[in-house]
Amino acid sequence: MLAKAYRLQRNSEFRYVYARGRSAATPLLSLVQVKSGPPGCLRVGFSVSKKVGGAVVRNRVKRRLRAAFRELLPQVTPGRKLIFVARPAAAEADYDKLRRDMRGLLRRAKLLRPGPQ
RNA sequence: UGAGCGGGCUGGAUGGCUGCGGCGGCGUUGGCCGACGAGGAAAGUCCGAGCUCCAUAGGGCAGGGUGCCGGGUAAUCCCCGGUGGAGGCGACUCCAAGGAAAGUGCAACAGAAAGAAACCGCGUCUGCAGGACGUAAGGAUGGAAAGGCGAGGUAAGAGCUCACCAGCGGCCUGGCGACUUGUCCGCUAUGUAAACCCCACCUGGAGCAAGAUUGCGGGGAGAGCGGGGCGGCCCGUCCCAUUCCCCAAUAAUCGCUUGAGCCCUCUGGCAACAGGGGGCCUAGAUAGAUAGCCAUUCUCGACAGAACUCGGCUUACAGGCUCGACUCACAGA
RNA sequence: GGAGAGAUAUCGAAGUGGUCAUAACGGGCCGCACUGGAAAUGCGGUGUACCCUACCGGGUACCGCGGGUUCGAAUCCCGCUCUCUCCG
Repeated sequence: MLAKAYRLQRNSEFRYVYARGRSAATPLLSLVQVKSGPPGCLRVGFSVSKKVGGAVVRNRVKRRLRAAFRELLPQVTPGRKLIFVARPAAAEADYDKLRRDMRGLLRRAKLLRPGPQ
């Protein structure tokens, strides 16, 4: 999991990112991101709608996404607010697939700095 | 041995590293340690309550709900025990099961006629291509045709009379009661109340996004015999008048978890349940906590995630365990 | 989390106990007419599944799904499924 400091906390923050952000997508996920806040600050949120599945499925997807992001966190450029939106196919995907897609999206957004794997 | 019936329980396990949530303790900016951390349905939101605000929630009407009887409960449309009906060889299961003799409506098509019926037929009279009267035994229609069947009776017929049977009402017997027994008396009334309705009982409205407190901001009305609240109407009643009303996806804190609670046991009761004694504290988030990786193991894991809290109902569910002085069939003693 | 509304043909919809869905009415689509060609207009047709039939054609079922009440249900009652709206 992620510490609270790294999470988007308010509905208003989510709305800000959706309004101002730029998006990219894979079949499993889409990423909306915007440059915001002080340089060292990094905030991320996860959105899983009812189209993905029931409460149990949505909780599982969200937990996997948070775990994957925690693994990638040291490599991510700070100074951004990010939202990962799960698409319906994410319900069937395992942890490795979700992490691979997340890494790909971050690289396309040029937010992944080279570092130790 | 096989096939069933009715309950009850369970819903992968163990360990390591890295993490999450609130709580407690220690530190006192950042941390460290500790125990705890989703369900039997957490679901649907179908009932009933607590709680909060609207008046300390009051009367009438309307509207809504319930509907065999008795009991249980904080309460219920729930539960238990009985009555009646339906199904099953049986254990047992299922049933919105008051009133159609208070009144009204509806019953398409067909049929003469759908409730106090005359089309054909049958009989009598008239004296005739027909008409009048009587008649519900027969035909035909329909889901349903005026209780069934036999005998007497008659012009022909008819509960008109009688026997048996069926139903309804009364009386008697038993039962707190639903209801029931009867060799008694009277009657023959169509169906529909998940049509209006009648009867009995219950029912004010909204919902934790309720609501309370604190703080920031915006807009409007203003000397009004009126305005506002009690979201159907009337009554009744309360509040306001130098303040009142409205808007805001503005924020924080509270509401927020100890409760008709759970476990064991005794007593009363057929039971639901009640009472006494002892023990226990068991999520409380607010973009919303259980995850990631690894190892071992088994029968390879169903439906599924708390959001104010309880009691029920309904629906979903892989498999496993268990109880019964439960049933049937076959075989043996 | 809470409160409410709806589901009828390809689409929008009417029908609220019979005869009666001729699935009305409107849009769309197809064909014909008009035109040099089109638009507009007019006329006709147009649901799905199963069954019968050599052909023409005909029958039955389907009003989101499953039960119930009733002689009879798209309509009344109960239980599900899905969709949409509102409440800070």
